[in-house]
Amino acid sequence: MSTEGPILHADLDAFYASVEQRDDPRLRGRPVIVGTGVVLAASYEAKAYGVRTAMTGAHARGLCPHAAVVPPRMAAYAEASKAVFAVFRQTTPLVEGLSIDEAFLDVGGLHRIAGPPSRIAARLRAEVAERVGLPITVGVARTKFLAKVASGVAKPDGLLVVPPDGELDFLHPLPVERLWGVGAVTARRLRDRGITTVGQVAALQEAELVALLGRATGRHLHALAHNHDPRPVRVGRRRRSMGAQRALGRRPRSPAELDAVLVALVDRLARRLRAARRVCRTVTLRLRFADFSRASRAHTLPRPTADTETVLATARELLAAALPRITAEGITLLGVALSNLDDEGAPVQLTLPFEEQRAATLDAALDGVRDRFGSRAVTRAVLLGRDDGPSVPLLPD
DNA sequence: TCTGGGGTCCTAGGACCC
DNA sequence: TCTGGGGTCCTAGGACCC
Repeated sequence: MSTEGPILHADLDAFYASVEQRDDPRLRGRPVIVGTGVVLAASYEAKAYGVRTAMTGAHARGLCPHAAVVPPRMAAYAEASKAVFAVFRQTTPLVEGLSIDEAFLDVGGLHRIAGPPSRIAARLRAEVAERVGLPITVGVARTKFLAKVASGVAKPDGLLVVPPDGELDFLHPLPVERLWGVGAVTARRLRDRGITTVGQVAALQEAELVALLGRATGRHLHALAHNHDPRPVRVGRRRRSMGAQRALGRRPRSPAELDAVLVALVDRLARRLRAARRVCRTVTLRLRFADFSRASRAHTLPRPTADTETVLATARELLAAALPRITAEGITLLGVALSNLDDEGAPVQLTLPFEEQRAATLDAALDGVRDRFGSRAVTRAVLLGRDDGPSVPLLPD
């Protein structure tokens, strides 16, 4: 099947808030804020008052005092997401999910069966509305990047097709913030140089952008501004990490309190890991201090695990090592992330009994010596090892 | 009004290997 | 006598996304 596009980017509008409005008719047409402490989602009626995701609840209520504030219902959102993705996969098997509420669909090769991409997109929107009862915006273009930009421009409850012969006319007048991967830092750096539109970015040399923004971002932006985005839709991407964290406020925390938080986080995470039938090798402790600066401390285990006690012991060691800094700087957030994930049943690396492993490692070490210094050196090295013990450790602890 | 919780990818330096 | 260079893994930090 083709991966040449066209590509649809389908993005549910104000997802959590729309689910709440769907399930409670009294909320329809009204400003709705999901989340009490902090805004997880705001309906478009609330956004009109300046309410934004990630604002504190207090700030949001100040902007929009008559908004309905509802606690999140994650199970309902997960179910709605599942139903929407079923519609996606009925449209085409080439679906790349980006998050709970958006995905790329490669509809290349469907033209003869399903009509032009604009019709496929219109039907997708109608089916999501009919079957799941939620508004969704779809951007259509030759590439993933352009489709994503198009849906952003078309929101809410919209459909926008970027024709192949009108790509740069569409792209160049847009503000740089519309580009995928341009956040606050990059936008400010560009604006400081008087660059506000994609067209102005396109006028710069790649080397200039790299000098201004770093290699990855500079190259990325140069490619996007010139509309070079060869990335295919990737089906079946696996999760690469799994994390849990908890904000702690500003008051001081005793080591015992922190340990209790850590235990709860690890317990929850390890359960999730096992439920997903995955194992991890790296445990990362995430810290945020009173000044909201951040730090992380990681340890990689020799063997993969999904065992709560193993993860907890590792996390505890990392926390203990970080306690001096926590005491000095104060802590406002504690988190744990598990990465280096693999499938539970994945073939485990051959684990030999210690002596065999030692022998195998010794062999490898000696092969290396031979490579570097010739076979005569090996004899001398081994004899040295026998007489005095190895002068450098041949095995990790 | 002090700032959630869940992710992805990139970079850079050091260790280690060949 | 003195010196090389590429590749991978790990850790820490940072930007970005929803």
